[in-house]
Amino acid sequence: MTKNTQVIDFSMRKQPVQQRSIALVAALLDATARLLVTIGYIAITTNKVAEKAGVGIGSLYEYFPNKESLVAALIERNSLEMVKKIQLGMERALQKPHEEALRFWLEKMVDALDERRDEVRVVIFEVPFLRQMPLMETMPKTLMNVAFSAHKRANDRVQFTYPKAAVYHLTSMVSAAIINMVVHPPQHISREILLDELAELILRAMEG
Amino acid sequence: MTKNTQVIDFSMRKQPVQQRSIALVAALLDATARLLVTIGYIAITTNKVAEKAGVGIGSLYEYFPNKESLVAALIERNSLEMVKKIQLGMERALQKPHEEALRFWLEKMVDALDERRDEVRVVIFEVPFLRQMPLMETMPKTLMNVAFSAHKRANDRVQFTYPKAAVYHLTSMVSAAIINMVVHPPQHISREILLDELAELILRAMEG
DNA sequence: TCATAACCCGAGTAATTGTTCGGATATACT
DNA sequence: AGTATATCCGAACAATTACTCGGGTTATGA
Repeated sequence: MTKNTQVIDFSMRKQPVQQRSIALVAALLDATARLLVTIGYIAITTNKVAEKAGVGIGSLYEYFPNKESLVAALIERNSLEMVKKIQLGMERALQKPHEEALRFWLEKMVDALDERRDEVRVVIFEVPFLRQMPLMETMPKTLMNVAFSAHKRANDRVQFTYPKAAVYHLTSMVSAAIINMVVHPPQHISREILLDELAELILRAMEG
Repeated sequence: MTKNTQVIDFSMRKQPVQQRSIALVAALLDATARLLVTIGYIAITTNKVAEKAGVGIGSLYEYFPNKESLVAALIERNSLEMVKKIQLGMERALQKPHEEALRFWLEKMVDALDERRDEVRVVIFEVPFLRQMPLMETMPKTLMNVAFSAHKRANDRVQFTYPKAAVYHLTSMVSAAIINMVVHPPQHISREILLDELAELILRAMEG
């Protein structure tokens, strides 16, 4: 019996401490990002990344044990950036009156993803080990919590028959709608209309 | 400049005509399915598939030019099966009174996916060329049409501010919710409750 | 029945790719 | 200045994998 789920080593071999090595690692991640969007995940090799980054292949292996850890480090770096922006957007949204808050937050999320449109698309659709990254556990939970707090805030207006199930579904549906807007935008509908309609749909679903 | 998107040859080399060759191809696809769920897409090799299927590697290459075409053929075969079931469920749902129809159809879709739970999960999350398959163009359009007809049917009740945008979002959200239920089921919520709540959410979104 | 076509096969080849290792260079520290 | 530590490097090795090719077997149908 072959191993059911191969465990992948995502951790870096060592952390860069001097400026030059920090720059080198950053160059590697940047090269990885550029290659991801130009040739796709499958075609990426450690040698190509090193070449594109202008560093020796040996240097790459000083810090990363394999191709997966390289891509994983990139995903982690950029995802954290996006999560921060989304959380910031959430805080600003909560300042606003209830009618505008959701629409505002949706827009901020779309913006955050749109900045790295191509990268997001490749990562979501082509990286085979995405599910196995710790990030994929924590990020939905963060979203869940956000949804929960929004739900509590609107508690007087919102009444679900099964609140836990409602939050579960809303989380996945909102994430999907936003990601879909970014990676598969429709031809003849403007961004504003899409955001307006999405906010309306969600508000209706929540407030009946 | 390297090729931006490598074109993959999904087509079979030739069609099997005799019974034995038909069985051989079926055996290859079955082996592919079993390997997909046990060792994952990355670890699959043509040699392993041939071995698992109990056929010579040469025979595999009589019909499939590469690993991708093998997986693609499997996806096509099983997706078409599922689409048929979903369409049948749709027809049966349309016989029912409006209040039950949606919930019924959702259940049939979940059933169809649940039969191949593990396979669906691996295909969606690990197959890097899924986006490039023609199927991924046609299937959402089929769903879109279904959503459109349902929308028309309920036209007197349903009024969206931007109907096209609404259909666009609802399509992606419903697909995502269903797939999520199958591949990431929550721990402490029953299937029935999940289906009830999902139907309610969608009905609310549609009927305000 | 015999000729033709369809089918099956797996050892071997070619190419790709991951990864190491020893040695050279740069920085930090005392 | 001198020592230790961090960094950088790429030719070369190891392993994997896709894929071919020539030859044998089975079905078809005239």
